[in-house]
Amino acid sequence: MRYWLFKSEPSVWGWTDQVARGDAGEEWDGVRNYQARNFMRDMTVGDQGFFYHSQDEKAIVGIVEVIKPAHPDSTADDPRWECVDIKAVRPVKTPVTLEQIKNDPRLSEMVLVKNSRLSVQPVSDEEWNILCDLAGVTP
DNA sequence: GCCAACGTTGGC
DNA sequence: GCCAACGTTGGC
Repeated sequence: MRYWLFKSEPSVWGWTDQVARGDAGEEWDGVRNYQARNFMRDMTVGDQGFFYHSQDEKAIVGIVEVIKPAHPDSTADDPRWECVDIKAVRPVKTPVTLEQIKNDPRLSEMVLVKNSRLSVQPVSDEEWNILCDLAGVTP
């Protein structure tokens, strides 16, 4: 099982939207970046990820699970774009802010810090555990 | 609202 | 295959 981080602008698709879909989940569509797409191709059902709000909030707000492997993005005209489906698992107890992450030397290698523009990214087991701890949830 | 960083496109 | 131009993203 691997861990990931999904970034979204809350004004477009936020945690509350994700929760509203319940166990049916939703396509993580709209990704038009090869790196992000390739990470989604690497995902398997049952993988977990953080749900991150960009823009004003800049914080990890929830935990999601991959419920469908990569398939063509229904919103793309071009079949090369694929996406997975994810569902909300639970909210975090305490959102972990980008500032916190940047200030934590243990998290300095995170893609979120190194390549802030990548919208789907891997999270190492170690980082997952640290972040779960900061978020007040059990991994 | 600005700008830096990055990815993509297209001309050569 | 290189690189300049351009568009987009996201943090500040």
